[in-house]
Amino acid sequence: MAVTIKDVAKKAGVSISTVSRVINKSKPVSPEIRKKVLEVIDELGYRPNEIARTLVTKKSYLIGLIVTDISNPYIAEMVRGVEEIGKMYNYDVLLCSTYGDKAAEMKYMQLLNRKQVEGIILISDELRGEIKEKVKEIKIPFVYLSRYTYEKDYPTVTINYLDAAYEMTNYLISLGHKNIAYLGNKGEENSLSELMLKGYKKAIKENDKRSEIIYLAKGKKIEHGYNVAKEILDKNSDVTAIFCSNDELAIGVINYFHDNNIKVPEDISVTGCGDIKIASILRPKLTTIREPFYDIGAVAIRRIIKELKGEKVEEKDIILPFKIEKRDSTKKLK
Amino acid sequence: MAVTIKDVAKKAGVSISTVSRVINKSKPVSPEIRKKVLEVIDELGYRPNEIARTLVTKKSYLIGLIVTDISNPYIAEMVRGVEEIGKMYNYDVLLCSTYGDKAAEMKYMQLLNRKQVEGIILISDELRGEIKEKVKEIKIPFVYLSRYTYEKDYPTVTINYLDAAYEMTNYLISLGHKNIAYLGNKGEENSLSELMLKGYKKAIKENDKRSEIIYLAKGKKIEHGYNVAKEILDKNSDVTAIFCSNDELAIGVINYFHDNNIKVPEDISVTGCGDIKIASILRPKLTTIREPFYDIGAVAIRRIIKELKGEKVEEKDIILPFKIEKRDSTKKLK
DNA sequence: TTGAAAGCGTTACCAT
DNA sequence: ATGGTAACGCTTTCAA
Repeated sequence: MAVTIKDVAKKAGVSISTVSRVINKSKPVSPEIRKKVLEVIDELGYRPNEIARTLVTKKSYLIGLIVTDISNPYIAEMVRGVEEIGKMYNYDVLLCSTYGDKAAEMKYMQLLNRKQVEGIILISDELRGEIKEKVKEIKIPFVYLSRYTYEKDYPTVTINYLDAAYEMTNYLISLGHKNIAYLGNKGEENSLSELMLKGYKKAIKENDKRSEIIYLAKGKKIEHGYNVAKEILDKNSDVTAIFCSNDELAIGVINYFHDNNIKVPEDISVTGCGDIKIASILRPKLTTIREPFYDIGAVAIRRIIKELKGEKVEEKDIILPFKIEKRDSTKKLK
Repeated sequence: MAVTIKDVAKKAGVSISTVSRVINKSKPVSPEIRKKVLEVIDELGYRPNEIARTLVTKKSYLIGLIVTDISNPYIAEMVRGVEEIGKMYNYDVLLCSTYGDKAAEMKYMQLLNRKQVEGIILISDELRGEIKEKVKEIKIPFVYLSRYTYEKDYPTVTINYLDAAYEMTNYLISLGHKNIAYLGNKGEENSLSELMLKGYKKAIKENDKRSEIIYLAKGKKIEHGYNVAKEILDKNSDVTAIFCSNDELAIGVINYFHDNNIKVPEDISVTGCGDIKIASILRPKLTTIREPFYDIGAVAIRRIIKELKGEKVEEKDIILPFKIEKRDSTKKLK
């Protein structure tokens, strides 16, 4: 059995109240007694039981973090943001990964609630109605984070994807590309890919020498980009640049080209969105839109902690800046 | 204020003991009362407070997981293993990342202990004496996981790196390579790179037409591989294959070659160790030793849970199988 | 400045 | 089968 506050109190010859006061500095304690208690604590190796503390104070210093998959690099970066900033405020992270299992998402919402977490951050591709209701029901601070869906009814942290796509398309135009294809995802509702499409269209429209070329991949992963690349090439042999709605798609496209002796960027330029870690590891280094994943996580938990402290909290959506990273997968056309 | 067991008891007109019995199925309750209680629970939306439960049962169903960096792909995979298997046994994961801060490691050991976690898994590059002592002091199940250091005094899960290196070297030999270089890390104590070096040497020695060529990188990351690649080439222009002690090093080497117009595998073969996710995404796809990171995490937590249940637990070290993944960064010599 | 005691939300033991 | 109550380890209020 571990050492408790009682053991300390007894050995120090004081009441447990006094011991509590010295460890919490909650009320004045005379120097001698304080010293004595500290000595005993040290001697016994006493460590307060946080569970017992939480029970009375209602503060668990725990933030629930539900994610789809921690091995997804952009999620890992967000998690890092959450964790590092959380730790600065003494908050710890209870991690739950769903790996795409919708039922698990709900299960973890309840579980985290029972574990008395003080706030929940959900990183997933979609914010379902069921979850929204649960959020209302348990009424603890909540932030939703997604790279694929926008959500205006619940607090989130994001970048302006429309502007980003617009800028990226313009960058490609400035490079002299005429036939620029956009590769997005089959549009679910509220998909960010749709939003980016708008930005792309806007840029294309402002430039009457160009016309829209749109492709949709069947998913968001490398393999989906790989699979759709052939089609793009077959149908539009005069495409000189492809703007993909995320890095994974772009990497898939580039890999397909590599495997078929098409050189990037010599033969064709490819860009992505995200700037996940490998984007700058791959050769050619990927030109892409930098999404500040770490900051997104950091700001999300910051918002929760603010709310917990009763501080005034930002309007629902927090928009962070992005940046066009110009690297080696794009080339100026003569 | 949330609904408590008392509220349920009162509304159902029974004692809290009875309510406790129905939610825990710990003792028989008459069907009618049971039904009534269930109804009230549903009506009130009652959810047991796990903190209170933990306080009395001493079971937090929490496993502490201390890692260096979650955005490190191999760690992310281990974490996934830990989490998924943990969840199967109702255990949740409390995540703490140190990002290389040694002091943080110790801080989290204590923190997790105070938070009443039932076991701790530490994934880091080194198991320091200070931590070892703490492990003894808090006496809860503990497993140490590392990809760089071997540790025989504390339970760990690993592969046989010596055998793996031996096999990989032999594979290179079978491909007809004569001058095979080994690229490892500056050997700290108990480094796995040293162990792999032994495997490499063993294979080379068994083959008298070959001699050892050994290089040491200044670190374990891509950049370190990149930086040392030039040196390898300058000093040994007749090297036709490089066996790197981890994938990151191999990727750095390949990137350096790419940037300097040396073709892999046409001009030189490169292999790694780990089989981190990007190893098969990169072009050329990396020939490497597959370390079962997911399984390592899974087995680690399984061991802890076994120990918690008082089941007989494996001898300290658990050795998992590896596999040589033959891909495109190696080529047969004529 | 200190101590006694109530209370946090449960489980589990002891009665009945 | 059910209820009453001590106990888990702590914080906090109330008295002294």
